[in-house]
This record gives sequence, C-alpha cells and structure tokens, in this order.
Amino acid sequence: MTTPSAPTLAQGPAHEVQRCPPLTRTALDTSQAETAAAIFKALGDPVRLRIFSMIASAPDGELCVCDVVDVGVSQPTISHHLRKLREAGLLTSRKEATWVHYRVAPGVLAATAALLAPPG
Amino acid sequence: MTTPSAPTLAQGPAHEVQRCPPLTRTALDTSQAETAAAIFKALGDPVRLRIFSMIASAPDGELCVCDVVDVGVSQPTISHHLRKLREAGLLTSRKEATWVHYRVAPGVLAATAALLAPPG
DNA sequence: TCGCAATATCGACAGTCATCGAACCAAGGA
DNA sequence: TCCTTGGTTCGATGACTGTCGATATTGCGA
Repeated sequence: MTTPSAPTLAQGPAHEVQRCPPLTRTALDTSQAETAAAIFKALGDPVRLRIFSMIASAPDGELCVCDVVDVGVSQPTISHHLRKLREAGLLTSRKEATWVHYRVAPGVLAATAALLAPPG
Repeated sequence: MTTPSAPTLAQGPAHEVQRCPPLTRTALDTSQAETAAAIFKALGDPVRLRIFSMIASAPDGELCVCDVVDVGVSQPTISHHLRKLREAGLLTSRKEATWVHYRVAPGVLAATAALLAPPG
C-alpha cells in the first residue's frame, strides 16, 4: 500500500507530466522525457493496459482487485502490474476490510493526453 | 526504409488504435490492448521519446536524421530507435539523396490522445 | 572509378521485465 | 485459537531490449 494515510494522492512521474510541454511544441529535455516515458512505459504492456482500462471504465471509478479477472495471468502477476501502475502514479489504492480497491489517479489521463495532442 | 513507394503511409499498430474505444469508456479486449500497448511501448523509452519529440516539434514537421543529435546515444542506436517508432506506425520516412527525413504519421497522436481522454 | 558521407543492419552483451509457484501477511469468522 | 480468504512479496527463470562497435549499403562528387 503506497497510500496509507488520508487524502489519497497520486505519486510517481504522473504528477510531473503536467509540467511537460506538448510533444508537438518543443522537444523534451532529458528529465521531461524521463518522466513522460515512465508513464507510457507503464501503459506499454498489453496485460497492464487491459487491467488499467478495466479500472478506468469501472462504473463507480473504482475496482476491487478481486474483480480483476480473466486477463490471462496469475494473481501474483496481476498484483505486480497493479504495483507498477501505482508506482507510475497512474493508480491509487484503498483498503477496505480484506479487499483492496484501485482507481485512476485524478488528472493523469488528461495531462498525458494533452502531452500528445494539446487541445485547441 | 519501410516506405519505398509513393504515397507514404503509416504502418503498424498506430492505424488500428483509431478503432479502440477510450480507456475510460469500456475495458479493452485482448487485441485492442495489444495494439494500443504497442504504441505506448514505443513511446516508453526516454531516448526514443526525446527523438520523437524532436521530430514532432520540428518547424516544418520533418526532421533529417542528421539533425537528431545530442541525445546521448550512438548513431546506430538512434537508427534503431527510429526503426522502432516507424514499425509502431508513429513515424514515416522519406529519402532525399543521402539523407532521410522523418515525420510524425498523421492522425496518430490525436487518436492516441483520444484513447486516454476522449474530447467532450 | 575511387573515396567519402549519411544511414541502416548485424552480432554480441548486459540489464531489465513479465511470469510463475511458494511463502507470507492481514482480517474475519467459527 | 485455528482455519479461510484476499492480496502482497519473494526468488527464480526465460524472454526481451537498449546499447555498442563493426560492417554493409546507398548516393554523391572528384
């Protein structure tokens, strides 16, 4: 659990991506490329992306690990992927009794999308 | 060179990403996740992302390989990364005399951005 | 024809990563 | 105090990948 205390905040490179200029505007410097690439890398595995999309499309924006099923890998591997996504700042987690719920970290998707194709 | 004949078209998973529903709408199926992840994976390396941003932000939308410089890796490695980006359908190439010019494949960035954060 | 300059390819190597089963931890319930 | 269930961590392993130097290729000029 990376988010033990109240207000649950995203961590990792995802926060910093907000400060990156759009790819089409200026060439990224080394450190900007580093933080942005970390996010793309986290999304760059088919299984992980699938898990992420299950959470992102969950009706109440939240999904229990126990509902992440039929992705073709073992349960430890699912846990491994969830950790990677969390470490990249794309997900936050919340523990409730014996279950753990994951949700998409706020703002991350919009910021990343803006990196690729700036609105306007 | 993957684009020997006229009209230069993007190839690889990038074309298919247009058909993927937004991550926040429905969970991706296996093959959708596969094609989308291939694009994120291509952008998931810091050096490669930096090279890509240099091309994407080039004044006339096009950049000669000979202008890809100061990225901290050798020439063969740069060529390797350009190939990966081309194979992912993110770049197209054009040969002029001894020089090769790369540009961002049209529509790819917008489609990928829409995958993350659908407009509207 | 020769040499040079710009890129691409090849082969090798070191580091990273996805995956698994086994073991571990935490929280309820009997 | 045990057992069970949900999840994470550990250690190992095979596959993949970024990197390099060396080599090949292509086209231009002398």
